[in-house]
Amino acid sequence: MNGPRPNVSLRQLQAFLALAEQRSFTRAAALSHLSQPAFSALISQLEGALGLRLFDRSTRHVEPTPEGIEFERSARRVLAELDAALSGVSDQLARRRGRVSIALLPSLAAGWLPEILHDYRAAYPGVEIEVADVLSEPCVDLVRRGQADFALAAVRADTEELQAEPFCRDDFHLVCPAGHPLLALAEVRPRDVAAWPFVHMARNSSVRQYLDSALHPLKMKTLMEVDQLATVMGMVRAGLGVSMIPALTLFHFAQPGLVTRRLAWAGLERHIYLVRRRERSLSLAAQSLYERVKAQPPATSMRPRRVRRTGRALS
Amino acid sequence: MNGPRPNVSLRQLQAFLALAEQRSFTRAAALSHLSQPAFSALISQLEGALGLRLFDRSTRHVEPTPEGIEFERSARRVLAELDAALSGVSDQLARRRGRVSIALLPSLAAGWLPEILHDYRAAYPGVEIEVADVLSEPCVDLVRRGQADFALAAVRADTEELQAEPFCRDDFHLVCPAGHPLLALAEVRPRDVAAWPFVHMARNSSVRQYLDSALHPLKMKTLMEVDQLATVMGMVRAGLGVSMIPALTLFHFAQPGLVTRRLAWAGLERHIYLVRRRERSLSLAAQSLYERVKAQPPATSMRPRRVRRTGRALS
DNA sequence: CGATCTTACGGGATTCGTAAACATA
DNA sequence: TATGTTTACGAATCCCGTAAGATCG
Repeated sequence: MNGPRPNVSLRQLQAFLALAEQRSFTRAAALSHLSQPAFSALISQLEGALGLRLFDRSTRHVEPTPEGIEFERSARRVLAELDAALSGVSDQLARRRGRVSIALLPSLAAGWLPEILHDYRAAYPGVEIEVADVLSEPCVDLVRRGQADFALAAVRADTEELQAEPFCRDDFHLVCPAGHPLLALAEVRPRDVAAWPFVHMARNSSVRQYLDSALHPLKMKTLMEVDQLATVMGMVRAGLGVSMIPALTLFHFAQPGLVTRRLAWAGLERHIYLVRRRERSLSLAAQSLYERVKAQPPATSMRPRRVRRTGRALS
Repeated sequence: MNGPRPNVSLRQLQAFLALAEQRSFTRAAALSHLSQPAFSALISQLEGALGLRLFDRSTRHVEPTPEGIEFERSARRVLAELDAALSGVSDQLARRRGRVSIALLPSLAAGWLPEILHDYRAAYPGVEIEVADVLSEPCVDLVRRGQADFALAAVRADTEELQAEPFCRDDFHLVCPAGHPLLALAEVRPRDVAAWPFVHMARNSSVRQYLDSALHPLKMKTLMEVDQLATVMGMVRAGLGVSMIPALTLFHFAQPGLVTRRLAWAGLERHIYLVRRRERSLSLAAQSLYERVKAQPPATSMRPRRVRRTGRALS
């Protein structure tokens, strides 16, 4: 029924509102940082575009017409939405708002991530954080499906759509009950461990996969397979067997009656990768966390990580 | 905290949405009736203004960043509000929407206005109509206070802020019970009427004011003063007295047992004016009614106005 | 090599500010 | 007459389209 959408501009709307408030071309032009004739032209253009007189004006008086009064509400809403959009962008730029989703191995999630997130949240309290503490395969899947921004996993998931870069290395430790004969050896070799009942992780765990490939021809005395490292700890502490676990999981085994010992066997080292989608930029919030993660990999030394005592709960 | 409001334009937002939908600069540029480089520049400007990359793009793939996805919602809201504003203007221009408030004498409101409004509403069914059927003084007050767009009143309210132009004239009629001696006279003169008990309207009514000034030196035999013409009718029909009423109110007296007779006395004529505010444009809806009102003043002849029988109720 | 986005650049339209004209209380 | 809006006009700016360059599949 009506013609093509009139070509109004935001500057015209801003000029309109300024005039509606000031009721004076001169004052409104000054507030708009425009010469008065230029300002007058904006109003004129707007009226022309709408096909509607918006102000009754004489040299002495400026006043909105009934349609002008109604249009003022509309214009205000338009500019309010624009402001909301711009401040939304501004919030995201300042990381006052946003969302980041990280997928990572349970060991990293429990032992290393909290301190990272503590600092991150202190810096950007408005950002929503989602943590998926799952095994390597699900980690990579989450990234592939776009449900996690990036992941820390023990597989080199370098495909067409995924990019993986080395993040850290994780050496293995022997864990056995205090007083176990293995601890008496000057050097523990694979064949020494193979002589004792061994508590394994499930085959889909990265710990197990690394162990299997590193010890390949060697036949282990598998006592059982469990899913949780905490269960491994319990079994070993009860004297049922021994196990080998990565350094990053040592916190599970800081228990009375347990002893751990670093194993410097060639090739027995878990590699953890930082995985993200190729050709796909991270959200600003994710970018910030990504950089912090990259800058603070877990300590690889033997001493336990410093634990922040002043920290508050994250959620 | 953040710098000056970024200078984004509506064209940039439209280009952004086109690209977000099409995911191709070439297609989006074509839909926007722009050359591809010009379109590319718009996107580039928008990203520059926001300080934010909105699309991940290679020569083969265009995809919004996380921030781009979020900004799409915002941009859509901005343009939706703009569309609402523009279609609101369009509705008002087409009189599909709007509001008009008319103040006018009760006699005009009952006898003449309905037919006008019937046609008006048939033409512009979306316009809200408000009718204030009050005496002349309140009519003018409503216009002065901006609560009515214009008025039909019996006072020439030509002031600094109000403009009054003649609308119609209204001659007076004698009304008396059938068989009354006055009806036997060949010509009824003022002194003849003054001999009989007279039913007056209240002093603040225009009918009374016109009568008083036209008959000035003459002493009437005032029987009573009432506020409503219907009451005058009842009193006269009951034989309590006679009265004189303007032609526009004759419909009140089309009752069995009553006779009316036109009086052609010099100076006895009610003038009705069309009153509006000076220097203040009417709303489009009001303008349309104003023009119809002006074009169809009440019939001044003696015959009753044609009554539309096919009309439906107005509200 | 073909399709697609970006950069470079000249021409044209838009918009600005100054100055003069116009209108109203 | 003084204040304030509109009109006139030259100059600077912005924006568009064509053409060449760069990049990825």
